[in-house]
Amino acid sequence: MPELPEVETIVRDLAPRLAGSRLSSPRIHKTDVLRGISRGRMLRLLDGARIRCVTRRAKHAVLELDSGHRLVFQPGMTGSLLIYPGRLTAEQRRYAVLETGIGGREKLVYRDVRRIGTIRLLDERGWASYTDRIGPEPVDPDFDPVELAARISGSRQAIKKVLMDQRRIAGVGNIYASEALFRARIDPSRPASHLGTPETERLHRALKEVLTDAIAARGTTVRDYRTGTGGSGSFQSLLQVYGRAGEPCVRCGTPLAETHAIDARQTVFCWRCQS
DNA sequence: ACGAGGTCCTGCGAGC
DNA sequence: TGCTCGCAGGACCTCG
Repeated sequence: MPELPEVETIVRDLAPRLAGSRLSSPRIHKTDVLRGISRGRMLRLLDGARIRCVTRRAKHAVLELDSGHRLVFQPGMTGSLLIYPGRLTAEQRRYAVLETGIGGREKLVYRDVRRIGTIRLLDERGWASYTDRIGPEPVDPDFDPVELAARISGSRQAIKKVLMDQRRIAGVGNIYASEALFRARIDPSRPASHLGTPETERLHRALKEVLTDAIAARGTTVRDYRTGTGGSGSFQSLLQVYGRAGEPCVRCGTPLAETHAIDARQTVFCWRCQS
């Protein structure tokens, strides 16, 4: 499920191959992923547009176009962005949501099985207001413990839910929130405002480390996530709690616990180490 | 202002 | 074996 490290991997894979390409004959097969724009208008604005560069913001892959527009993909649970060498096979076309020529015979395809993901096309102003509503990037060098404290201290919500709130911090989802809290030895259900300075500092370090490690591993493939080259990530073998309910804690051996009480999402944690 | 809960969407695994 | 049901989840919405 693409969170920050997965989208970062996709963008790093695609950026050198897409920069400078011109979009041709775009097609949109499913419209329910579009936000704030009709299929017809999006197709008109994409056809012939040139990609200036490809970047990441939070969990979004952003194609910046010469026109000043940005084509913004949010892969959600099951979305992927892939380049295919020529005509799509039936299997490649299955679940394709958007496809476009990018020069030569190559096709760029956004594929999404469950279509929880979204696609936007924003002009400069639209992008400015969109990105302003998203919190700071946790892998940015400027993101320090003071910044983290400022972003989370105002909420009495469970710290795990707060970490996943994109308005507060960008790019963190269920997997990396769970992993960071385990590394920092913090109970995921603790109210965010109750964290003291030492805990906030541990969480800050854990968050940076887990995201950096996951980027180095090219992300976590549990099921649908694919890198920009169609491969799998490898961080799933390094997960310490996510998806490991009932297995022994790597630190103390206690069977890992599972709850759905936070945000109705599965949360796995060690009740002994994280308290 | 904040928090809780429902909704979208489809594939898959559990259970009968 | 073949069916139904519920779950997975991020973001957004409504309601209290």
